[in-house]
Amino acid sequence: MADLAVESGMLSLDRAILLLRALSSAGESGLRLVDLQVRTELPKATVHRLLSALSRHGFVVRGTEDKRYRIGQELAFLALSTLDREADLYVVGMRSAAALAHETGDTVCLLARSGIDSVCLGRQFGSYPIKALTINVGDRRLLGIGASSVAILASMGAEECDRLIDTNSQLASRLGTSYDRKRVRSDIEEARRQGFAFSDGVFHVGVRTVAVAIRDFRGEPIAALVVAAIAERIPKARIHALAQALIRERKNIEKTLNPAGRTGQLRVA
Amino acid sequence: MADLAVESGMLSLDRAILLLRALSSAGESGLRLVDLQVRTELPKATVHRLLSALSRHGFVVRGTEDKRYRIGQELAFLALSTLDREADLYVVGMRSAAALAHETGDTVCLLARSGIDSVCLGRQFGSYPIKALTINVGDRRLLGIGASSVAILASMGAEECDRLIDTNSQLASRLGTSYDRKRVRSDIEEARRQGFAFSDGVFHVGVRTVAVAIRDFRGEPIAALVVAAIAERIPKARIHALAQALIRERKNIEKTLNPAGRTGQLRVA
DNA sequence: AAATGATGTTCCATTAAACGGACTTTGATG
DNA sequence: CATCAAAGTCCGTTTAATGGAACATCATTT
Repeated sequence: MADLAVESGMLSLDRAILLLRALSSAGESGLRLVDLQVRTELPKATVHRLLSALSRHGFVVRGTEDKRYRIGQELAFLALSTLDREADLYVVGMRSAAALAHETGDTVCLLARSGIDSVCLGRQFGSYPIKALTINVGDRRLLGIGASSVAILASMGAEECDRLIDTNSQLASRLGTSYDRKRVRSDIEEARRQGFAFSDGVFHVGVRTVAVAIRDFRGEPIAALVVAAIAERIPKARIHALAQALIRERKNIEKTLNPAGRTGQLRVA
Repeated sequence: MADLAVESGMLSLDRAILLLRALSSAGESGLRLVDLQVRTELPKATVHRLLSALSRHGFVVRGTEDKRYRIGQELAFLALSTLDREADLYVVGMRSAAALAHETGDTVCLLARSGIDSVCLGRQFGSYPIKALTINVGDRRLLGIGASSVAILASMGAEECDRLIDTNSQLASRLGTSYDRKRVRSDIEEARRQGFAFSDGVFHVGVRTVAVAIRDFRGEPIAALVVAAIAERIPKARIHALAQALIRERKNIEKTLNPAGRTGQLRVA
């Protein structure tokens, strides 16, 4: 995680953002000072100082009873205006997600890449009565875990992909969570061959998902669309059809997002 | 605006946030470097340096054609998880807004206080076919302009209220927009007397609004609910009824938001 | 096209401000 | 109430942000 902070200047800001990222991953449950220390590998005093500053502005709040730190509402207040921007990923992607949910009858999520992980931007449910709820809006997953983030890794440059796998497996081991590099790498291989990612029971046994990455005009992955359902709903025979539908919507989104003309050669899925 | 930056340490972070606030107020249209210079009263080089750092993290982006700075999507990604938190202002407040929209047939907005201005968190439309669209989700207004922000000012401590009016009128004059201190003060007086705020044609002629502030357990205003409709829909006779409905919902929200027991004495509206 | 003015970017010596190791306080637990 | 872990504070050191000024770029005018 430390190596996420990049080139030149404004170190304190980089660190503040590092903290915000960590807090965001933790979501509702929040984190203690020590937890942030471990995650960011920053000295205690520094973490504390930064958190105080962030609190002053409402970017971070402390629970009234459990004194854990969480992301504060001010962040959302500043960001609200961007969520509505027509022509932005959120609006365009959610339209596709809705179409897919309607068409397939299953749960469809839109994820965005954000640093070393992916965030769930939104969900749409289809008509099938048993819904697969693998992820909530705002939840973050280290890239590499789950079909959508495998799809994202699979369509980025090899160097960056490797770097991320390294960073994330280190972070995971620091946190005591599992992150099997071999497994991740083979999943990525598979996704590259197929043109889409497939997973079976990664988060919850009995849940299968199919995902494709969405790329910007340079071919770099910025997001993913994923369909999720109970295993019985996604037999071998259906995978291909789902992937086709996803790829179709991916095309729609990329066309809308990338101003005409700039559609540079896209890296092969 | 300069005097918004407060006590002790982490100056660069304070400044970065100052920039984010300014950019957020500008919304879709974005701002140029100079504009930010004027708004924040920071030296050019500093603004530039901070913007570069913020861009690196996706907190700020520059338009591809017009090279204006805007809030980036990363901010929203980090904040997403907070918008869904049951028991947070957004969720609770929007429920009330929906109820009011249904009941009154008019447009109802939920605003939150954020520093020197108020942000529109969300809107709900009633059934009446002519909708008053005075504000969009994410839009910011300097406190003092419009019924909702008058309601907020009216229910805060006199010292803070005065400070804000000063800050905001200075900022407004720096930007060449209008901010009539006398008018604001008399609106506030009126709101204090009545227990709610009323405005007629402030943003758009022919639109009237009624608003109440929502307070935290200490009695400090943190948000506002406002009903808006064309003037004909809100004759003198109806104002009181609307205010009553708003006050009822305010009570609901405050009860839900403030953990039982801590309901300290609320300042009089 | 050259000139003008305004905006954006880079440099670098100065100095304030962030840093973090060590110490103190708080509070939970047996 | 003794113990330990987590949270918070202090303060001398040094690094990293600062901002004035020089430079570059872009748009507009004559």
